[in-house]
Amino acid sequence: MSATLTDIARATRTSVSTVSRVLAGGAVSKRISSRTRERVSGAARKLGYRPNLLARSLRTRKSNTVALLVSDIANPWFGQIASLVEQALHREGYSLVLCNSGEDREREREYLQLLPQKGIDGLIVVPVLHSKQDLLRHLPKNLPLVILDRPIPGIPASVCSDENQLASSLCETLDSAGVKKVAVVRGPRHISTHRTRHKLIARRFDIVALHSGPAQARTGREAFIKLLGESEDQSEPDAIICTNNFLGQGVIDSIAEIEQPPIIACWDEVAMMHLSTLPVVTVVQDVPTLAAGCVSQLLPQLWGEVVEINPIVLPGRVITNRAFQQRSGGVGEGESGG
Amino acid sequence: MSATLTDIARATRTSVSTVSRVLAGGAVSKRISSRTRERVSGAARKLGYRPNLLARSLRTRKSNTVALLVSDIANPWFGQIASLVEQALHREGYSLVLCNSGEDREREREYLQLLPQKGIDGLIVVPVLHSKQDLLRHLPKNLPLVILDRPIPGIPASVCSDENQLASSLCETLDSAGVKKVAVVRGPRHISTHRTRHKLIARRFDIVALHSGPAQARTGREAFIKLLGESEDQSEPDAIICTNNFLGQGVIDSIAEIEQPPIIACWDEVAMMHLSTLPVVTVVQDVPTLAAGCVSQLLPQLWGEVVEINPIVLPGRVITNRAFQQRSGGVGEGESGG
DNA sequence: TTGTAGGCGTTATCAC
DNA sequence: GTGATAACGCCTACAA
Repeated sequence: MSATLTDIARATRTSVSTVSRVLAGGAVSKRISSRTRERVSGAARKLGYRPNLLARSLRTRKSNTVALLVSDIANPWFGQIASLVEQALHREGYSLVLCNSGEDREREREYLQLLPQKGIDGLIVVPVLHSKQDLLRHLPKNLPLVILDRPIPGIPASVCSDENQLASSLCETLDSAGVKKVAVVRGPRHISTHRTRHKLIARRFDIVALHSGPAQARTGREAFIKLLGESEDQSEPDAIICTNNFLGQGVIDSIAEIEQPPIIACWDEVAMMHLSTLPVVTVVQDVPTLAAGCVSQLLPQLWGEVVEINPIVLPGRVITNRAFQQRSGGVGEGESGG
Repeated sequence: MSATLTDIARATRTSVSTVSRVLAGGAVSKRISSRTRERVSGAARKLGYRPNLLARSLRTRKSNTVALLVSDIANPWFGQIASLVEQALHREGYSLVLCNSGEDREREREYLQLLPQKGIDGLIVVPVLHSKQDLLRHLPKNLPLVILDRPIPGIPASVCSDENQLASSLCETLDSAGVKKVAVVRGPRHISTHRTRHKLIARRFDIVALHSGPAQARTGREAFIKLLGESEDQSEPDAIICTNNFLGQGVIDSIAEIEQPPIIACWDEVAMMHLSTLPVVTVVQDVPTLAAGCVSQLLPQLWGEVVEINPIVLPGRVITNRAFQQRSGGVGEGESGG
């Protein structure tokens, strides 16, 4: 279809080597007489030459491409991350391909196999699989790899938020608002994030109700309905804690009007929470720094530098809305650092 | 690194062609004696053979990969689309790579060049560039192509919402709520969506104020502040119309408490709008059908079928929240079809 | 049923 | 300075 080196060589009565050297640019091209150099690059332009990157990568074993495999691209949180990672890598001359496992182990395995076969130089992954072994099984031994958001024991190149700190901050805020009994709405058992958060909540509060399901708004709505049915006066929760923003959104959506609504607490940004008349408190992660962290851990690996790589673990911060501040008696105005 | 056909051939004392045939599976592999077949596939398994897809694609000129180039992956709308497209293509045996131009013409051009060079079989693009010529300039002549969301004159394979219908539905709803004068908050001039929507609004209402900027919440906030400053009593708008959800979100965010707030109207889903005490009306697109449409237009092209392809243009529907319904006197309860 | 050989478009190593 | 020539790993006629 497109013109090849051979075409240009024929057109200029030179050889593919010469053409290749000219088009390579830089030092190598300087060693070619400026006359033929111009003839060649002229012909290349005229024929609309585009290098075949498959052939090049096959030969050089480099693609200047990094893959980001996320667990759910429909979640705006990952969209933000992806956007930032893309920009950062672009500045370094790499292009990014984004793939989506949809929280499906099997799809993740497929991409884990497929991507290296397609010749990527490095991989950033938000894993659905938990174990180092499961993950690495499908990957070439030396592929530069960074784990994002869901650290895996034994893999040092990873970037995530400090779940302990996030949970503590959130729980402390709830504590000082007088919360004792809570209901928990959590995502699936097989996602470590949700497991961890649930566990950390359990350490601090009396869990009087629990609902779990896919980490989507639907689950939040179901949870609230179920809660209503179950609630007996003596065990009514002071707060409903959700292990991510989708769940929180669902719960908030369902609450029409209650005389004394519980506090809604959750992880990650909730759109327009400060408009809500419900008391809402969230603990948010530092997305830009997470994205930058990924890239900073990946680049040295790509460059073949042998530097020691340690996990990056970032603090988050608590955000409350006005209704919450009023409820909790002015403690933790607006944003309280973590 | 990984084992190759040659390695397996050596290990089994056969030739690469035999190995290739066995591993190809299907009809070709049946023509190999079951004895060598098992020897070969056994060795392949033992050596952990993974076909080099670069080499294969170079040879076969097929990659079973489709690219989706979106204009802003940080926008959840595109995340949803991407997720649905990915699933649909996966069912058909294609894998999807997602790239992000970030609403940047130059980045779009780069990817438009790069992706075909990497050997994709087809491309779905949400273009930042407007003209057919600009777009096709960088693409191989026969690359299967579908335009998503921002149709381009002269390219028949495209899927988008019916902007006229969306605008009409929205305007009619506003009309029957008694809206006469409006303020408009719109995205950048170079994005056709925003241009078109602005134009359609102008036909129906008296625009007393206008603000434009990047299609992000920030712009919505700026707009509201600017509006406050400018507003003189006699020219106060009855509604603020935003040309997408981010802008709308920004405006809503900024409005603390006003005695008689204007109606907020915008395109696309706004999170938790029905919690808001502000009157909000939106017109939303049919995302799943848009995604399915893309795929249905792409597949026949990938299969080399010569079918006539016509643009797919989908209706949207209006959604209002309770505050809006009260304001407009019970007209258009909940969702009114379009 | 199986092997040999050529080529996909590059880059890299020799020679001249 | 420039040109053959050999890979990279795979597929596929064409032979045998």
